[in-house]
Amino acid sequence: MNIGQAATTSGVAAKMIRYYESIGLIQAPVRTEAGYRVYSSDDIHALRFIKRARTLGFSIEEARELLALWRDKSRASADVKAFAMKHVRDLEMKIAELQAMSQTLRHLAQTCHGDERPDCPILADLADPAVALDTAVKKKAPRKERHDAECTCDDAKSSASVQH
Amino acid sequence: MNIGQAATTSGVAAKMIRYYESIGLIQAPVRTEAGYRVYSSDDIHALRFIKRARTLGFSIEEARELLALWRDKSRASADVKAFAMKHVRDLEMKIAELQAMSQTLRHLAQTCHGDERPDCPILADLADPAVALDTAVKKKAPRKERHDAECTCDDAKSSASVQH
DNA sequence: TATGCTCCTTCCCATAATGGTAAGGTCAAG
DNA sequence: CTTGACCTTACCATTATGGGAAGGAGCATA
Repeated sequence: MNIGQAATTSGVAAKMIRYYESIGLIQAPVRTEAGYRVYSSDDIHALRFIKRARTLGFSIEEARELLALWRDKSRASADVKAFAMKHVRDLEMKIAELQAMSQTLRHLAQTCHGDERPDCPILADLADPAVALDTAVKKKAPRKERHDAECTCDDAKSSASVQH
Repeated sequence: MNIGQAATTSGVAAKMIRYYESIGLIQAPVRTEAGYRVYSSDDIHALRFIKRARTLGFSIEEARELLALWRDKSRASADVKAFAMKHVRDLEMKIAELQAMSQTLRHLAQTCHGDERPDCPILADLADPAVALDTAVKKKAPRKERHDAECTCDDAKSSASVQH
């Protein structure tokens, strides 16, 4: 099976298959006399495994560890589970960060007229979060029931650290 | 104000300040005779603006557009709001992707013994999602009430596209 | 004044994972 | 034998940030 076929049947781009080989994630396959890579069904299986791991948000290095666990027939399922749950916690931390951003922005957008006037609490927040928040709180003061949202907004500001 | 001071008071690393200058995100500041960059309080303000935008998950190019809107005193707040809401939708799409991953993995981990035995549905799913899901469904068949979770799991498989 | 410490400068390299492109070789069918 | 689809390697780009080297500048103290 040529690399193009392997790519189609595994769902991993040919470019990526070569890359995975170059970093030692998969073994170099046998070659034809002309130098064409030839993949076995075991190779395809490994590629599908990697593809699925990537789809579940594992990094390539994590996929490497999962492959090692997969091949180690004597691994304890506890090790795999711990590895997976560590990843779940990573995912949930990222989710929480994104939710904080989203909520802060939604809140700011709510207080924005969204008409032809230039005055905009979103830009005001970017220019000076403390002042903008004060303004928003004052505007919303008559209605107390959304106070929770404002607290969420505060939390979002003290968290941060994104897109590293 | 030297770049070190500017970094400290704006929260943007000196390295990043130089980088932002190099890509034209901020204007090149005046220099001392010795070539040291000297920043004004307006510069610091812009840096804080960028920092805040980044904290809210905007890319550098998006921060550039926000800066332009900020400086355009005649912009309509509707434009800013639309821009912010577009970003909120982006964030929420990413959140949904991560949640699908997290839920699928949590579900798989739930069906994993997590003891010293090697048998592990998590690795089974990675090796062959269809078979692993069948196995999990069979194991859970006696208890019907968690069927929703399995559907979510299915969705996770058809979504994908992560870490670009 | 000489030494030393901290800060500044530019330049280059590295990261993670993928896409693109170019120049050239191969295979199979017409 | 030509053509088109496929393969090969090699290099460059992306996003945002960090690290480090080599050398100059500023300031304080012995």
